[in-house]
Amino acid sequence: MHNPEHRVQTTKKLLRDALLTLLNEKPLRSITVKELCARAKLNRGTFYAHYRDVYDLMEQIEAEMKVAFFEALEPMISDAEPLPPPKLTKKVFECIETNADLCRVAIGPYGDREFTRRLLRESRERSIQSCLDAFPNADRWQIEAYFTFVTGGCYALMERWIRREMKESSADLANAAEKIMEMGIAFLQPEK
Amino acid sequence: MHNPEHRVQTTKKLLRDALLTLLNEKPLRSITVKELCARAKLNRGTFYAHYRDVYDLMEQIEAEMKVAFFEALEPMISDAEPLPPPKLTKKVFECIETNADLCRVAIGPYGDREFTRRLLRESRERSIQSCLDAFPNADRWQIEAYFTFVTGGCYALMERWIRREMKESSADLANAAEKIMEMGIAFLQPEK
DNA sequence: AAATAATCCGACACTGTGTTGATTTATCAA
DNA sequence: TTGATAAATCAACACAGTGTCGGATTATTT
Repeated sequence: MHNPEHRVQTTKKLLRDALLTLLNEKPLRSITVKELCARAKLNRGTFYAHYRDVYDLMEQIEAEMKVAFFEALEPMISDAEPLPPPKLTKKVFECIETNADLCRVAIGPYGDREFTRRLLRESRERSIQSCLDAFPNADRWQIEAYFTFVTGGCYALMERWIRREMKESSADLANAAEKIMEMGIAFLQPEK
Repeated sequence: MHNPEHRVQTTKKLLRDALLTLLNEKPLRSITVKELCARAKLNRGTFYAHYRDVYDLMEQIEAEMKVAFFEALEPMISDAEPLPPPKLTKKVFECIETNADLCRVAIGPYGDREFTRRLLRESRERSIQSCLDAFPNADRWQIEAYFTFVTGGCYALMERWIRREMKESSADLANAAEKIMEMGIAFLQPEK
């Protein structure tokens, strides 16, 4: 029943865990392979049998998280009919809410910058496209500027939300984001 | 008239420039002191006379940039009339324009993610504070949400601008940012 | 021209790297 | 249980870069 692969998975997990605990004590740049193996109680040569260096190990950890995240997000964006932006905002914030732990890592200090950037880019381009379809005569530069601004704003809102332990509901956040997108500074006027 | 300090400033500048050019080729973590000094045509011992390691040098570069950044902003923030925040954006985008090389590195693939994040955070908190001072009765949550969104949006706009070789003037960008902040989606209506 | 201080230079011990070959240990299948 | 297979161990290696000397050289100021 057991597979020889099981053994290497065990040592990989040891290395992963050792790295994650070390990351609570010092930045990645000052973690050595030697130290990591001492913590994991593994031979240094064993490390090199699986990874090139500590950054390689870190990248693989991130890659695993990425897969899990996209798996969670996939059912939302692969719907037959593209969601209108307001709906999409709600869905995205809901998705963040249900995958809170993953997002916390992705956004954290050692998260992959390219990962969040790609997500952002995809939502931005999608919004730009649907807006261009709806208003073919509009100024392209303006549209691009607007959605660049707006998706960046949503991201910032989302990051703050996650950082602050998600006290509010995802609907609250989506609501605020939509209103700001729609009316700008007037969002702050009480008589809404 | 000349003072001995002039000499050390020259070598520091050589090291700064060498690091910035190297950052266009590889991430900070794989830049060695040896390589850096070869690029700067300086003796390795000279480097250690001024910095602890490459990260120390990078931190000092970032610190200088931060000082310059907020120096440019300070007169606007400390003005009697802190609002509307859009006034700030002109100064910010001008500051980016004059420090284009630094910004390009900071935002590029090998830039320090935490650096831009810290800058962003500080501008956000300052804006929130000055707005709270101006309108003590306003809803704190709404203000925080609005400025989080808006600073994130400006950052996204700025990043796109830099990525696209800064074809537009800083005034154009600041204008667009201001309008979006002020009126939201109405920014897209042609009859302005 | 003399004094001062920054830079250069060679050398040093040291730490971690990445790889090797031989050995031991764990896992699985017969 | 035993034998085959693959993974982990271990010691050893050359090698890169580090950080720090003391002393020579160079540039700047007075």
